Amino acid sequence: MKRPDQEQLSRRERQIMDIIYRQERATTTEILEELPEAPGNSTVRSLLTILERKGHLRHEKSGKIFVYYPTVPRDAAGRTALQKLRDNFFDGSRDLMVAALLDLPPSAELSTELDNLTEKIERARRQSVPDGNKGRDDA
Amino acid sequence: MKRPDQEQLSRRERQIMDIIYRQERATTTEILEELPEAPGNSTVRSLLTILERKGHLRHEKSGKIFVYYPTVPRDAAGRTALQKLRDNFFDGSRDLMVAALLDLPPSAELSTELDNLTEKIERARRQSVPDGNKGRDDA
DNA sequence: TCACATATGCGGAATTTTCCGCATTTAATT
DNA sequence: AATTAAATGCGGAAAATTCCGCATATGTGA
Repeated sequence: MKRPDQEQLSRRERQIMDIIYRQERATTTEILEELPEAPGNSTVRSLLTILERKGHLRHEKSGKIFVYYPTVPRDAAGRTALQKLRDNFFDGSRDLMVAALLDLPPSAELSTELDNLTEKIERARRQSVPDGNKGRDDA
Repeated sequence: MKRPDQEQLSRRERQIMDIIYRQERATTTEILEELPEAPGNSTVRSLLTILERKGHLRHEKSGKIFVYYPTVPRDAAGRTALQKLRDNFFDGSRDLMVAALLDLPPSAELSTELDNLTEKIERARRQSVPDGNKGRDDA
């Protein structure tokens, strides 16, 4: 089993992986349409083949066309990306990162969402203070 | 004014930018030490010069050595990266993203952090419940 | 079934990235 | 001031990426 190394992706490869993760799965044509400064059709297929050989993608046939999907599932990849972002831009602090996240324009989100979030935090709080003896506790 | 286009970075360029954002500023030697499969010293300097020409970096002299720093400040770059991650892996939902974030191993974080977080959410809630209208209020 | 339209496989060329050696400059040290 | 150690500037070669055209395969509809 190969372990796809995100760090090694070339520019085009990365652009393609981004598209595929955004859509979960995609065909050559779909990718072609999403690619910035789109190259020719053959070019995209070349890249896809390369990505498959390197172990980043797989494909299955749907009729006579190929549908590509990532070998590393979306949530796992997202987790990894999250950690990297945290380490690079937020000094490894979840807190700083969440704060920045909440400062982003809310796009089309509802207050319900924030309620769910509060709940989530409740749970996280209980969970991350398991024995209370590690390190120091604040009052 | 050039606007550095993150999407265009080559692999090495990206690796270097990552290091510089992680450290805020860095010298040739520091970068050399952090780079995976480190190349020669001249190579790193070449890349740095290129990044500077492309408008991603600037440098200033400290003694006789150059110290490089990003033209786009860390928080702005972090914000952009955050959005991209959100769109690619979390269907554009802040909620999903924060949830995933809170599921990450807590490393060395304290409950204080979660308290601050709760506060932050309070504020976010007030701000992002614009009844039925656009969520945009500017000063 | 046969022709047609569309998708894939292949091989190699153009471009970009990646890399380094050597000459020159700089600043501290003796 | 001369010496020296270490940093920068430059030019170009090696390697990887990026790209595409043409040939072949595949599924569809008449």
